[in-house]
Amino acid sequence: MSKPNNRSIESPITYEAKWAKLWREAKIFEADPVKDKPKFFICVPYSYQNGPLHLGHAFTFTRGDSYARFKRMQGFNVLFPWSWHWTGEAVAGTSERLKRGDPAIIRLLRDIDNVPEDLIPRFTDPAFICKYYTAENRKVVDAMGFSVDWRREFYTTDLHPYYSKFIHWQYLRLREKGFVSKGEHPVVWCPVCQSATGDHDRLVGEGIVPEEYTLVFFKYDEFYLAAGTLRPETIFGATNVWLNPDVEYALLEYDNKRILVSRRAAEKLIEQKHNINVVKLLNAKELIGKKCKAPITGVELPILPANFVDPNVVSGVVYSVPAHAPYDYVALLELQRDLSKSTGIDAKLLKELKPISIISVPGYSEFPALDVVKKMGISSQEDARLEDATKEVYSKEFHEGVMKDNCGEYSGLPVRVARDAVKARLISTGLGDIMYDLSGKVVCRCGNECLVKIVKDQWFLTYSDPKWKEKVKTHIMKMGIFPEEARQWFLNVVDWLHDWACTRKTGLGTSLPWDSSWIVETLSDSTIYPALYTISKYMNEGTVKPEQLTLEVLDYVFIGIGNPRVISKETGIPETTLKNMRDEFLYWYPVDCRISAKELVPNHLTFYLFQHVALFDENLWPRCIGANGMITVEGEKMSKSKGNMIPIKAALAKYGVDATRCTLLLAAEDMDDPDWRDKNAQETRRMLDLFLKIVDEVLSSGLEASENRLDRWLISKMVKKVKNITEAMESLKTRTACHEALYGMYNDWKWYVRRRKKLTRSALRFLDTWVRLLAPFAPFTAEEAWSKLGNNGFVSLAKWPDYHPEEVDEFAEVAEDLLAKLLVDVREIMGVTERKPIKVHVYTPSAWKLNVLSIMLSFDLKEVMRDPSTAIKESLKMFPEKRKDMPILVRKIVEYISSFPMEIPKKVLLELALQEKKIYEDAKSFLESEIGCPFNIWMEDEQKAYDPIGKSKQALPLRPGIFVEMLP
RNA sequence: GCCGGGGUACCCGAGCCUGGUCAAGGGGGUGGGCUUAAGACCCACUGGCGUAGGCCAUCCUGGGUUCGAAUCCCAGCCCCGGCACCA
Repeated sequence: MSKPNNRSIESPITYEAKWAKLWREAKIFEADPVKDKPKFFICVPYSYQNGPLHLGHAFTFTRGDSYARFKRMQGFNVLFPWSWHWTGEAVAGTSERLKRGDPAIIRLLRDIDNVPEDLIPRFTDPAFICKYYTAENRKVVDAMGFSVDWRREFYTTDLHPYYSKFIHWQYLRLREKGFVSKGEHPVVWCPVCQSATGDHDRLVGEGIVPEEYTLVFFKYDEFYLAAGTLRPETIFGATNVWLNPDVEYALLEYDNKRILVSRRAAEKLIEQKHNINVVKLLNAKELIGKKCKAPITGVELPILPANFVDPNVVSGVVYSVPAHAPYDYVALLELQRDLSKSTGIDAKLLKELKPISIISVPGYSEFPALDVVKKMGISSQEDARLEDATKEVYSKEFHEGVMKDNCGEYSGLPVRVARDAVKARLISTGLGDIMYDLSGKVVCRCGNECLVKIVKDQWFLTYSDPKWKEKVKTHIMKMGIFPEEARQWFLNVVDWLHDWACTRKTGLGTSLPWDSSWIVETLSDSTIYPALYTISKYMNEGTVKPEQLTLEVLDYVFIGIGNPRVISKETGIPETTLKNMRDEFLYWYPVDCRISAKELVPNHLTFYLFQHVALFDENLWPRCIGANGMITVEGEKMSKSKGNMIPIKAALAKYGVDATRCTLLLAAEDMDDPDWRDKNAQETRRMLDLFLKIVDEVLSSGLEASENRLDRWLISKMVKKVKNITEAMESLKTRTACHEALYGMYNDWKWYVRRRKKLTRSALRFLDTWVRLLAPFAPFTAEEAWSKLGNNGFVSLAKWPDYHPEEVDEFAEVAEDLLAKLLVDVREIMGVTERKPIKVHVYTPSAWKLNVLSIMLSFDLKEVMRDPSTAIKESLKMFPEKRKDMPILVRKIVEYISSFPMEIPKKVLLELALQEKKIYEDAKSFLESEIGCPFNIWMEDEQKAYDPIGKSKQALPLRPGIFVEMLP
């Protein structure tokens, strides 16, 4: 794909820019309240301004815009606003990397994102980055033909004159209502950057989250060995404590006691606990061979050496449960095998160490660790397969294990229950604690290794609040959600959601109103901003100054509390303006539809619901959400690192806007992931060009005055398409809708012109409807066609076609089907015989067969299929002389007739059968030109019928007999 | 692990809820038409067999329900996505 010009948007389709300009000049997408006109407020999530918009954005946006255009044509006053998300830490990260001269980031900006070389130095300012991309992307959005009311545009963060006012109001009100609380939580943390390290900020360790371990304190002398474990219930099976003899340990002052952990663990704990001091460093060798006392059981255990103990994992101290932990079992075996290694250890004691079985698991012996180690043939603690062995035992024991009789008050409990109970007891008696650690190595983008930090004084949105959840769930059950599968997903997310840390220390954003050392986190500042669109034009136009947007003003506009006269006096905003703002908010709200990628279901979209439910009256809660898939390119996930990221601009430059829009829409609907393929885009381009060519051809060809069944066929097919497309759009099935509007209509058109060389006015009517049906998907091409067809104004504002059921003509439709079927049959005969036809004879059935059809249509065809005897008897009453042929005939007819679509009325089928001969006769010249030889149409029992091999007898109603005369 | 979505022909994909209209539609390929030629466009074919419109096979695998199953039920195999402080 060619590199796009960075300065302007260029499309190979010249009329696109023309129409974009005309729309802009006519301001047709600027939406203001119109009394008594139904409104439709649709929006898409604003995009983060850290790069050029790409096809992934374009997919969601195009769905949104097509729906907006559809609703506008249906007569709604449609508001489709736009804005930009600047909140977040990523842009700041880019700036930092640039400041450090990171060559990768320079390459990315210059080569992937096409930032002009001279501007790159200015990217050290995060605000500049956002400003730059906003300007670039606005051009792209405009070029895409999105029908946006730009008067309402804004961006986020306190760099913006009024957005932060809105966020302050929102958070003060949320806090008053008790939806914000203070607490602490563990995060993956980079000690160098002094900030949380999210998945996107990591070089290594994507997906790794803080894991909660239990520290178990073993008393030794005046301090405790703090062993870390995921399985505190195994304390009953402890035989010894492991230390790594080659590792440095640290003695810590900790909660009025002293504990021993690895030196590395001490560094970690400092980020997690208050008042920790390192008293001194210790060599593990000093402790090897000594004894310590286990908590709860009070048993004396030896301290033994083990090199599998990793000082980087949890506390660097491990207690040994050889019966149930493969690592421990193998380490013990090794020690016992090679006593020389264990200098300073009482050999007798070592030999006497035996696994203690404390958990029974179905399918295993009393020592599951031993079973698994034997099965896998592991003999060294360096063996990597110990990981798998551990996983197996862990999982089996957790799900199916039961504590044995030797576990005190926990005996008989399932492992999963005992685990929490033992943990709680350890902590409450001061003989244990919680420590967080990472299950794998995480390296920050800055190159430093991360650890777990407990962030204190963190602010949370209390999404775990059961009452709040309940209200949200009730609303989810009532609102529109497309596709339907997404509804259950939303319900699950609400169930699963817990409190959300809504503040950050770094990056761009809006300060927390009551504590400016925090900023509101990026997902948390973007939940109810659609409300801001309803009044942002007042500020953008200067009617209301940003500083006039006080809490009282916002309370009045959004909640309806306060006296506008008083507020007007206090703020200087004219009272009528205040009232207009309030009215405008109430006019547009609630949001009728929000369209987004499905990745936002478990976060943004759910938060969006929570916050609306918390802040607004029920009648202002969102009415509908549409979730869609995420794009792939030629079957591969799109990403900058893969180098297959396609900016919208590049696609437009190659295929033009409408082809890009339609290719996206045609790629998928519902939550399926669309796949962008160059081949498809080229094909769509061809189709759109062909459409305009068809318009030109129709306009330049003379029209015939007299219309016939074929014209009724065309209109019938057309109105059915109108119905299908309208219904598809109403449930956001944009793929079906676009496909039918483009290819479905085209296929009907092809048959029509194939059948009729001279066009009639119906062709014009068909085109008129076709253009309207295409307008939401390919608006530029539609405008171009619309003006070619001699219309004034814009098809964008034209009326969406109505469904006229009275114009459905089943007779005409099936009549054409009969002709098509006849052609298929004749061709099949030709194909089999592989000879050239010289004449085709078609035989329609004789009258008595039609009578039988008529009798059968008085029965339920399904019944006749199952048991034809009644229908046969009934038919024999009328034609007793056909006793021999009747059973077969009835079966054949019912089989064939029931292959017609169910919705065709029986009356129509009968009428068709009666007129069958005429249908073929009328189409004789068409049939002859298709097959390339003369046709004769006979009736079965016609005297003069030419029927050398008796094919006329095969004639059934709606299925003629055929004899193809061929060259020998 | 938990939750969600899937497996359809050479490729992409519809159909499944509500069983019979059915294996849509598009791409690619093959043949033909149009054309000085190319492209565009139009037509046919594109699982197998067949010298008469037919027969057989097929919708991840294996069972079942039914007159009838891509569709409903059961079991299994495989793939993809989300899982939180990240936009």
